[in-house]
Amino acid sequence: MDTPADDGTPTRLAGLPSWLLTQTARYAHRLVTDGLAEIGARGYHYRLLATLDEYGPASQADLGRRTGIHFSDVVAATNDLAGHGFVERTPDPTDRRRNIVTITPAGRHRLDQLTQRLARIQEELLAPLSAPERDRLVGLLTRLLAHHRRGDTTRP
Amino acid sequence: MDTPADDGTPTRLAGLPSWLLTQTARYAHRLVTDGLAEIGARGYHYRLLATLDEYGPASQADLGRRTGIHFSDVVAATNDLAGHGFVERTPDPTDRRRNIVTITPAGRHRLDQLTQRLARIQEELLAPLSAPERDRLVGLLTRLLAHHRRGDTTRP
DNA sequence: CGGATCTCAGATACACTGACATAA
DNA sequence: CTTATGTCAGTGTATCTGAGATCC
Repeated sequence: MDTPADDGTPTRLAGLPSWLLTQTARYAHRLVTDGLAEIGARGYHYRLLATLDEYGPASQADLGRRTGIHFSDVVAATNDLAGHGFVERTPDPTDRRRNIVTITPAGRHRLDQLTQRLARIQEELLAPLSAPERDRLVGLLTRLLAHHRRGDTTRP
Repeated sequence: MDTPADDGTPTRLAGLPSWLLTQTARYAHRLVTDGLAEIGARGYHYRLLATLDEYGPASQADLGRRTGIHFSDVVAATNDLAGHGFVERTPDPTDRRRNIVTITPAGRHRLDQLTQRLARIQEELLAPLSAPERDRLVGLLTRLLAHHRRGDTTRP
């Protein structure tokens, strides 16, 4: 272990923004999934619960659009959350194709739990950066994301 | 499509660095895999060829360490590259466990092709950012990555 | 009819795990 | 005996594709 003096990353890779992004995202993803797995949760759960908390009950298609989660995966994640009593799925009386997904009190409690855990994870992720640097990073990523979100026809 | 006025991202997510990182990485990853797939290549191929070009012939274990690719996957990717004649695998006379992997002239040509394609992809990825902003982003990500690389015992 | 919604079954890329034989 | 290497088979996850059923 410890791979000492392993700065053997090829310079062609080290300066490549797409490489830097995917590699840092890999660590971010690992921190998040590990941290959430300890309490039996997934990233999908937080995304869905946070959306339901902020916007109120929604159809699964709406949830997919807001969270960026694919239709198919909203189905499975909602099954999971409903199985734990964190959300309820009821048919929409005005449109019988739709399910209206609603967050329950237990779901709100769960959301608080996830929010706290995620706050600690952000701290770990951004440890080497100062507060203004963190803001700058968030600002740059936000602009990148906004740019690519537009004209993304593949989002459900 | 066009998902008009779809700023329906929950604020809890929109400001979360781990979310911003993984989402932008998702677009970066898509641009890269799509761009490389058009010419029948993968991200692994570029990582391996670039490493071989910069550091010269290496064992598969070394390649795994430098590129961050898992041992098992180095095997498969090397098979792939060798099948196309981009690298050659020869036994190490001084250590008969090892294969020495060497890039071929065809491999160098392939690497140039991939480098060009990736340059165009970076342009697309970073389109909304000015040159100094790109530098700032690269700097911040580099520091994040260096921090998490240390003490990462899971790397092969 | 076109178009939206939900569901399931499967594919893909990437990362990882475990096991094994071989050889240092 | 312990460690490093290469190989293979298989797991897991986030994402996406395609199909079908239902309903507006």
